[in-house]
Amino acid sequence: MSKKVRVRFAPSPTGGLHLGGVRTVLYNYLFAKQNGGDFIVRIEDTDQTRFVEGAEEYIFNTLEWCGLTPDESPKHGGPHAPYRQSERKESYRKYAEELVAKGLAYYAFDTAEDLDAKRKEIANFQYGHSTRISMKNSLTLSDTEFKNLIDANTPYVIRVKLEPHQEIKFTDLIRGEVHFDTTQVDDKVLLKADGMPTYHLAVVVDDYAMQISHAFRGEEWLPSAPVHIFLWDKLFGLENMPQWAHLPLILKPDGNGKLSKRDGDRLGFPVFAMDWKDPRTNEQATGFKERGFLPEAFTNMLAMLGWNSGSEQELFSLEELIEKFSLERVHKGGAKFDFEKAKWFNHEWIKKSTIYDVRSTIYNLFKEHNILVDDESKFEKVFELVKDRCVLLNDFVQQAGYFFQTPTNIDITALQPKWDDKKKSFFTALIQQWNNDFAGDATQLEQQFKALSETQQIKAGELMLPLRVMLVGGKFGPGVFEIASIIGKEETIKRIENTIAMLA
RNA sequence: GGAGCGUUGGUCAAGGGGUUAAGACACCUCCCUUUCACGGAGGAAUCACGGGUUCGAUUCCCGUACGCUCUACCA
Repeated sequence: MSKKVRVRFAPSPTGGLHLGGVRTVLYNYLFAKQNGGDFIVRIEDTDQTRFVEGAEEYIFNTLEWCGLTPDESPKHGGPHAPYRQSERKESYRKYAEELVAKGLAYYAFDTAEDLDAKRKEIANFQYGHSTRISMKNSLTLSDTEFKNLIDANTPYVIRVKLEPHQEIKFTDLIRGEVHFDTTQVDDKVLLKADGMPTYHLAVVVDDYAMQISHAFRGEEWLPSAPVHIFLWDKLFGLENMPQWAHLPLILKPDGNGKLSKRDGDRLGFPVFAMDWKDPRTNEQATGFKERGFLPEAFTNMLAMLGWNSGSEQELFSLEELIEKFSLERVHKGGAKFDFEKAKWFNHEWIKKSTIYDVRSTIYNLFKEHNILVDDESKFEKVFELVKDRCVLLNDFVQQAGYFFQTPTNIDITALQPKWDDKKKSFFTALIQQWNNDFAGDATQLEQQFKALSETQQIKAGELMLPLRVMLVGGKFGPGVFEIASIIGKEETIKRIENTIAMLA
């Protein structure tokens, strides 16, 4: 009888959520939904010195933007509340004490200075089976010494005590069987001097309390896994332990190593899902959202960074991902992040999108740039006309803005060199022609234009680019006559007149 | 230093004892387009190295090298 699938994402609220974090959420979410399970978000705020104001709210905003709604969390509630470890502080101590009572953990009174000194004295110092006998702890102190320290309220921590030369192994859902020799594992601190648990104690206690069935986390946790396995074995039984899956890391695009916020700054791409301003340093980091990414594209791109369906399909909606995702197809090795490919995903999703998907986002964007959408049906037409040219949502400002606003920045240098009286007289005649009879339809406008160029004896080809620059301000955009047709007679003539004046 | 994990084109990757070793991004060339895109056609890999096993290894085994992660009273 297998238990209900319950997974958790357990971030610590120390800053913006970056690519690796969101991908971990995604994989958790996909796995839970695929198996009709629950997706829990638990806040691991056991380190009070690293707590950052606003970080937790930011995490939930990010999840909402991505469409990855938790079933249980401090925000959404649930049967295992509270979901913040700081609020569960009382629940951890007894397990640490239980281990001490069983001789599997001990009190240690060494100060930070003591430890620093040791580390300086002994190269590669580890608090473990070979060194703990020379430290200040309940293993080495006499009963009365110990009692005196406790009575004097001396700060202490509780550390696990692992016997050397034991094998600890477990089956990782991605990597298969992984082995460790306890001789190499140090006596990790379980309970800190302030009474808070460390991550190592808190994960197992909470995963047990919340009946987590599968635990996904970054590969950086693999080396401490034996401690967690040990704790599970002694505290709750291996049969109750969640199945582990250690996810590959997301690496820097250049060189090697884990992707960091610094790389984004350096290489000019976002690393966080959304804008994040660190309240302590006032440092600002831009996010994928603000950079113009669609959440569908963002999650699609992230899913493919470490997983592949085995088919040639690359574009997946969240629903398709839920259906197709499988841990067996998650890679073991890390992947370098490629912003160009990320943009490609976004471009594809914009091409797939309809006006209804993105209208409000683009409206807001336009508002920031003082672009006023006067006509809804015109906006729809424009959207269909230019969306193939937009890689990021923000590109709509340039690609669609001139339909609603007379361009102020005319790239005059693009036509100046070849501008002459012949062209000037053509456009003057064109103004007259269109003033009298402006055929509203694009192909008819083109016919009028070409007919005029023939009577004026100028090649139409030499006039297309000037017209384009006059209407849109630069060398881009869809067909010129489409544009003229949409912006209409008055505006078309006005823009031609304006530019002629500028060229005079 | 130690432990753990990893290694298929520049990047993401499929594949898996016998194949012309998929596909995508990027890049280059060409076509389409009197703009920019879209779209279409083409171009690149002795599968890290060395030993085995085998009729045959990119694929299995063992080493080596390289890379990454961890080695905190941080997660």
